[in-house]
Amino acid sequence: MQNIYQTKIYSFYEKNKRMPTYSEMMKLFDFKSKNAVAKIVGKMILAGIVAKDHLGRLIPTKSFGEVPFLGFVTAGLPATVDEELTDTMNLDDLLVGKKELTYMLEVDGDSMIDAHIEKGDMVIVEKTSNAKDMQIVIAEVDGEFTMKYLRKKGNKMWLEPANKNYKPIYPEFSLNVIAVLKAVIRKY
Amino acid sequence: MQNIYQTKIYSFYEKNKRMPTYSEMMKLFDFKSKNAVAKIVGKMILAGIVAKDHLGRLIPTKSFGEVPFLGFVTAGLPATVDEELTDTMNLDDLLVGKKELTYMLEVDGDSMIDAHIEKGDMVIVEKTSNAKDMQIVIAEVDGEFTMKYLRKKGNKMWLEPANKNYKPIYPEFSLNVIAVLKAVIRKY
DNA sequence: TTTGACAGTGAACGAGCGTTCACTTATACT
DNA sequence: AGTATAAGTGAACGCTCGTTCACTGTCAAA
Repeated sequence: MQNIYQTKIYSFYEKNKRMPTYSEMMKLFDFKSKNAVAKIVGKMILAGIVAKDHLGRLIPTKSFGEVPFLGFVTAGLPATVDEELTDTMNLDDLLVGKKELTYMLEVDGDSMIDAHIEKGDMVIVEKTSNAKDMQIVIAEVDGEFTMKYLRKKGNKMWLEPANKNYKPIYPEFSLNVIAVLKAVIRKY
Repeated sequence: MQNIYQTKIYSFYEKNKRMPTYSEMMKLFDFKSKNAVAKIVGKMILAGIVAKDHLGRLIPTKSFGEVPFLGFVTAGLPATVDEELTDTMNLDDLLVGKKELTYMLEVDGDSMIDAHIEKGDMVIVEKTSNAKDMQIVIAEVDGEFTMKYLRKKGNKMWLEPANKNYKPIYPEFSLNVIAVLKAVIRKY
C-alpha cells in the first residue's frame, strides 16, 4: 500500500506548510533516485490523492487537510471509510467567511445558556455594525462589552439575554453592534 | 502600506494551497521586474509577515491562515488589532487531534439537549473503543447508533441521554463504544 | 538646484527543479 | 528454469527558480 507515502507527504505539508519537492520526497521515502519518486507520484495523481501545478509542483487535493463528514450520527461510523465516497469538510472554510473580519473569543458567564452557549465555549464572530433583529451579537452598551440577542423594533434597539435570570438591557447612552456571532465551538 | 501585497499573497495561498513564486508575484503585483518583488518580500520578512525556506521559497508564518484570539467576550474587540500582540488559533490544530481517527457528524434529535448539543450541530469525534464514565460517546447498542453519555459502574455499562424526556439505554445484547466526542460546532 | 534615498527596471547567473531515458534488480506467473 | 512485469537506479536535459548587479526615474529634504 502506498498510503504510507501519502501520510509522509501529509506530515511534511502540515509541518512545512508546503508540499515537498521530488528531492525531499526521495529522502523522505528513503529512495536513491528521484525517478522512483516520480513513478509513485504519478500513481498518486491517478488515484486523486495529490495533484500538480502548471509548474509541475505538487499541490494537495481538496480532501487533504480536511475532516471526513459522515452524515448523521444515527447512521454511525462505517468500519472502514472508503475515502472516495465520503464528503470532507475543511474547518477553516466551514467556519471562516471573511477572514480579515473574523475573530475568536471565549465566552464568560451564562447569560446565553438558553441558546446553548456555555461558559468556556469559543465563539467565532465577524466584525460588522449591521445586524438583524434576533441575531446574536457582540455589542458595546454604555461602554461595556457583552454578547446577547440584538432586538430591534422601529428605531429602538436593545439587548436580550438567553437566560430568564437576567433582564433585557436598554442602553442609557449608546448601543453599538461590534460583531455578529457566526459559530460556536465547544471542546471536550 | 504594503498590506495589499500581504492580502494578495494570502489570497493566492488560499486558492492554490501554496505560496506564489517571485514571477507569479510579479504578475500579481503588476511589476515588470522580479527584483521589485524581491525588495518587497525582503521587507515583509523583516516585518515577520512571511518567512523563507532553505530553498528560498516563501512560506506562511504562523499567523497566516489562523484566527486572532482576543480573550474573553467581556473584553470586547479592540478598534484595530495590532497583529503582534494577539494570539491566533488554527482551527485544525485546535479541533483535530489524531487526524486519521477524526470524523465529523451532524446531530439529529434532541437527546443531548441538556448538554447543550442541539439538532443540527456538528460534532467532531475520535474513533476509539475506550471511554470513561460520563464521557459523551458515539456507541452502537444492539445494532443501533446513538450519541449519549457513557455510564460505567463495575463491569456494567449503559447509556444516558441528556434529556429528562428520554430514559437510559441498557443494552440487551451488545454495547460498543465507537468514538468519543471531542468538540461541538454550531453554525449561525 | 543639488543631493540622497527610494522604488522600480532589465539582464545575467548558478542552483535546483521536474522530467526523461536507458539500464539493473526484484517479484510473480507459467 | 524461463519470462514478463514492476520497482528502483543513475545520469542527463531544459527550464524556472531566487538572487544579484548596474542602472533609471521620482520625490523630498537641504
